[in-house]
Amino acid sequence: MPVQLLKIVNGKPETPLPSHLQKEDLKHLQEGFGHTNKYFQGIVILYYPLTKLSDGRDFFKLVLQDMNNSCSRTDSINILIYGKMAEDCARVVRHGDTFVVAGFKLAKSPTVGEDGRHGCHLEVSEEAGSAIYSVAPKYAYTSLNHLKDGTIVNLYGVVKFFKPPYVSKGTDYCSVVTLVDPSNVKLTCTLFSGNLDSLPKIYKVGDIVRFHRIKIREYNGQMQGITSVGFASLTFDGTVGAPVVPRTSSKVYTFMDEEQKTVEELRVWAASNLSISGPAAKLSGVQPMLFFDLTCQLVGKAKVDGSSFLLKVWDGTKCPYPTWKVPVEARDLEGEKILLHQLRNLTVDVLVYDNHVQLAKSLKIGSFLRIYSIHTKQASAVDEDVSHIEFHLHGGTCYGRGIGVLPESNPDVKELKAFLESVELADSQNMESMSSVELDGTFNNVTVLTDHQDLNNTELKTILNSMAPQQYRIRAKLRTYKPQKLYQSIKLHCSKCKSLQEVPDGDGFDFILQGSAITAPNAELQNTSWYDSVMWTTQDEKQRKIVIHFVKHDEMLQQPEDTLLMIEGGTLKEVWKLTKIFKCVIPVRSTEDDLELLDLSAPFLLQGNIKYYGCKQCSTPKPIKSLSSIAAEQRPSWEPTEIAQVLGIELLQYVFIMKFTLIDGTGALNAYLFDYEKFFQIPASEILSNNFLQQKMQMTMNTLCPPGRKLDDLPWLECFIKSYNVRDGMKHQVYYQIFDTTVAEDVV
DNA sequence: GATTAGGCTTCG
Repeated sequence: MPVQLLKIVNGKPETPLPSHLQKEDLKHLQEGFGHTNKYFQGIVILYYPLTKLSDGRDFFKLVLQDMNNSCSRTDSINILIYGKMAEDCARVVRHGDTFVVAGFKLAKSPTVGEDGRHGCHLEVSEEAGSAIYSVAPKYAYTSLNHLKDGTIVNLYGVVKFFKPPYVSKGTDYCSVVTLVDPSNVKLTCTLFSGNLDSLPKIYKVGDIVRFHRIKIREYNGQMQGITSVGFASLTFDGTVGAPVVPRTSSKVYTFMDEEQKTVEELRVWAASNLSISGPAAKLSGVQPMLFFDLTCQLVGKAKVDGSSFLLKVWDGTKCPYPTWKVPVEARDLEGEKILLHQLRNLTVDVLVYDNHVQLAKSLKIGSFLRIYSIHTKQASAVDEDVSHIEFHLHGGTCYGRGIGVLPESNPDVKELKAFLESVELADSQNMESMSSVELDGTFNNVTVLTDHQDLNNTELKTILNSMAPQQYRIRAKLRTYKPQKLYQSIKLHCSKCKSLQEVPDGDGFDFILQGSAITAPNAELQNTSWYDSVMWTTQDEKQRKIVIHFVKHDEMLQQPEDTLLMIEGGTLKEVWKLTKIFKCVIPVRSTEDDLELLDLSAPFLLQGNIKYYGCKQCSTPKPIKSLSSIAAEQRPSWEPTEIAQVLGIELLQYVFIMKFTLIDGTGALNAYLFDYEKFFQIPASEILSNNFLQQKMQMTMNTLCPPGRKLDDLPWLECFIKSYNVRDGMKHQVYYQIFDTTVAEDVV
């Protein structure tokens, strides 16, 4: 009989022990007494590794302590377990468990002189008709709003976010899991384990987990969960009505009606309180420039180079765009050659990078995967007329980017398997032509709406042969555009000196912040008539001093969402976090007389996701106290333009700069797009920090210039262009610019 | 029981 699990409710086992058994105290365990119908119950205080005896039988020794009077060593007794029972016991035993031992043989302990324990030991084995019960402890679960720093707790939660286990920079796998529960409090847990199996098997947002023995710590002002010794987890599908079957690596766990009820309640709560995304994207539904989770089967894999690795996968559907094929040496490609060939029109190449390579290498051909936050990117090779779609799993683990292996028992895998089996391989050969027919039917009559409907269309040939400047309405096709990487189209423009510059990256800002943190805050510049200041020192070895100055209005602090604050000594992350809470953040440093702005390579102001920059050439920064004039206004709106003005900053504007190559059969010309917001109806300032808007912009471009389309099949579009002269010394050239044009709503 | 990471997309 294997080790059985008993649950004690109100001091009595829920499933009773056999009725003939009676509890025996330690002091009554003596040679010469009959113990046939007696059991002994104690707490596991020590156990030894499972060993084999000379006769080949397994042997396991553990020490139980009498719970009633547990202070001296003589209150503990050695339990010797033989045969299969030894193995069973070794597998489930944990320090602190309560064990019940029945049907034992009592014998004189030969080690009493060394260990000072009870004079006898108990011998048990299956053959002797013994039984061992592990008494399930009564677990208490803490709701997420009652977590306290430094405690070790048990809890339930619904997965709101997760990173599938990945190889950490240390020795373990790491998985980050954010939970919520009906208290509406979030808890982000960082889970480590050297054993992939002992991390929770979470497959999607909405899954429900039960964590045992998770340590709670405070980190950055928030509670954080972290694995502690004995951490164990159960994971459940979060779908209401689905069978309540725990996914776990634990050999033994408590799971009874009470727990089942908790899971079902959490499912119901999550169904109406948590947004769980709809059905997962299929290859047939991909759009360029999207991040999505792909559930698929691995058909082939190959090494590419040190930092990237190729996975060939399919999900039975056909991607509507031409997809890229990553060139690899045939001998490096692992997988069934025949299948790879048969599925060549249905598989897509996914290139995984950096930290994902190690995991990707270990994947087994044929296994079912969920690739999280895979990126579809539109690109065109130099020698290609039409662009194609690339699938990337970029480095890093942001947004849960990673690879998870799904078991065959997973409902999504079952569904996928059934679908894959139904795909007639022969059909896929015909599908190529089919999808292009479908495409042609769907969007061929794209137009771009223009403001001046009174103008007639002019042929491009006529425009090219005319003097500048003039304005035209044209009907043309977008042959190609630059930059193809749309994020590169965003620049900063100074309306005063007309200069254009690249948007600085975060690293530069970080560097400037680090540099400014060296300047010690000047105590005299704290707590003035128009702002309140708070200063503290970080706990780490750097002992960094951070000061936040909250600007007041009418001598009162405002609501966070209306508040402008200035920060000294903050890191990039801290600044970023503050922008989530407060309306405006201005990084500053102390001088002798006033606070001052940092180098203008850094944003002088952050509002929400937007970083505002000043022109280095045209700005003459004024002392920070100039801001007090805005603070004194009736209702300070904290407009970036106004803040820039009082601080003597020439505000740089975010613009889209693109080059459109237009054709209409009579000629071709390049027209520039210089636009703040009108063309795409997306503010250029927001595009870099808003992935949704980036996708929207990419989709607009895909409609205007569909990837993978031949010249004849490109849609017509109408827009306004104006010609203008540019003279550079002796050189004279005519340029064209798109103006007063907005992409029609129904196009986007 | 030290470390890992400590969610908030790459840009190949």
